[in-house]
Amino acid sequence: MGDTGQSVKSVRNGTKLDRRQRKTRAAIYEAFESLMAEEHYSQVTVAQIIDRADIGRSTFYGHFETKDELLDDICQGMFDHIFEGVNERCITHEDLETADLQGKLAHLLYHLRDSHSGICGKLVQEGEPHFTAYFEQQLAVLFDREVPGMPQDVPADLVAQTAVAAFSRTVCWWFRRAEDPPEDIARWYCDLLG
Amino acid sequence: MGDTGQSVKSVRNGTKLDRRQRKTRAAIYEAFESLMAEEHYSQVTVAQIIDRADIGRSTFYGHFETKDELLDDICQGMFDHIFEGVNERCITHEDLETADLQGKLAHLLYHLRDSHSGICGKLVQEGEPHFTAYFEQQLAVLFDREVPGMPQDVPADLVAQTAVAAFSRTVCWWFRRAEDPPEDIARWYCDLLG
DNA sequence: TTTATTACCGAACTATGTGTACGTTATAAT
DNA sequence: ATTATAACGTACACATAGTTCGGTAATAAA
Repeated sequence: MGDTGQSVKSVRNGTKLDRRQRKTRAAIYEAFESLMAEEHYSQVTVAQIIDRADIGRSTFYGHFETKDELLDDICQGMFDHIFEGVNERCITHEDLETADLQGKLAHLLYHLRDSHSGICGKLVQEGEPHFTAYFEQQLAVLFDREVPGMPQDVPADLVAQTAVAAFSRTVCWWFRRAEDPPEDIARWYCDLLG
Repeated sequence: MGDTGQSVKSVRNGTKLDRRQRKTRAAIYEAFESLMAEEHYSQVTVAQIIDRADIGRSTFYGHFETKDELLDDICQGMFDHIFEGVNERCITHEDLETADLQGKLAHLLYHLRDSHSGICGKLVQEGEPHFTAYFEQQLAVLFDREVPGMPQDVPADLVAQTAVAAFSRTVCWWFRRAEDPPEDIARWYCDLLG
């Protein structure tokens, strides 16, 4: 809370970062991701991050107020990138109109598997709240456009919620085996929807 | 870990509890549930429980090693009771054979809503791991017997997982509105399955 | 190259929460 | 009444989070 006059501003203002800041942030990201490869998010401590990134304690807190904020930041960057890709692909394939949901999901699955050293796998299995929130929020947008073809007298948002939850769980199931090609997963999921 | 010689044994051995122990446990349960009505599980501290239950610190740790173990204990008792009821009902309605899943789920929903001051609502919305684990494990058993009628070339356990996740999310959605009668929820969910 | 800025360092400090140790007191079982 | 043991409560050891602040050094701008 107490601003000591050295907190890093211009983080998400268009301003370009000082080279030192970029290096620090990179070190933090890398340390965090390497730690996530070893243990659960909830077990990773700020002390570990600082230690592995080899930065001073106050430096970390100058960049992020909490560990959760760091995750938020990473998730935001990651999902911006991932869903941007999905949406681009969506536009180029405009011709196919319907039933392309499957293709988009497959594309999405590739990104989820390969982004940031695969930390998504850990996070989705832990059911980590920040990650889940971002993930499902983005999914909801995607599903809203695509409208999986099964509306009845059931409330629309319930349909959306369950579709998202089912996909989220499908991804979780997939990461535990981690062998099946994304296309299979996407197809199975779409079959599952009805 | 260190046994100081005063930890309460006979917790889940058939042995009957000392009256003092029963009073202590009751106080802990009540304090915990009342705290859960006010904030999230993750924010409830042992200190708060002790304070509200008006017991000594070491007394709490004599009964439970951690806060999580307390929740485990409560979940176990709760689900034993809830699913016992559901299964009883299952037996008496043996005649209906199929399609009675909906009835059972409605029954289950009544219990979830009314048990233990409705702490299930909080826990399912938080996605609290211990609770979720118990809940979905029990659901999996229920769904395994009932086999929601939609197996294709999709792996069976994926079908089960998504069905459970979708139900779990449906319950979560329900608790946020908390007005619809359980029967509606059960019907919608079954419609959603295909 | 000089200068003003500012990020980084790092140790000490506050704050909160967990879990243990142990001597004393109250209560239940016999 | 005697005995066993649960509860009390203070004090302690420890882990982690987050802050403060003076000194140092890298950086960008002139």
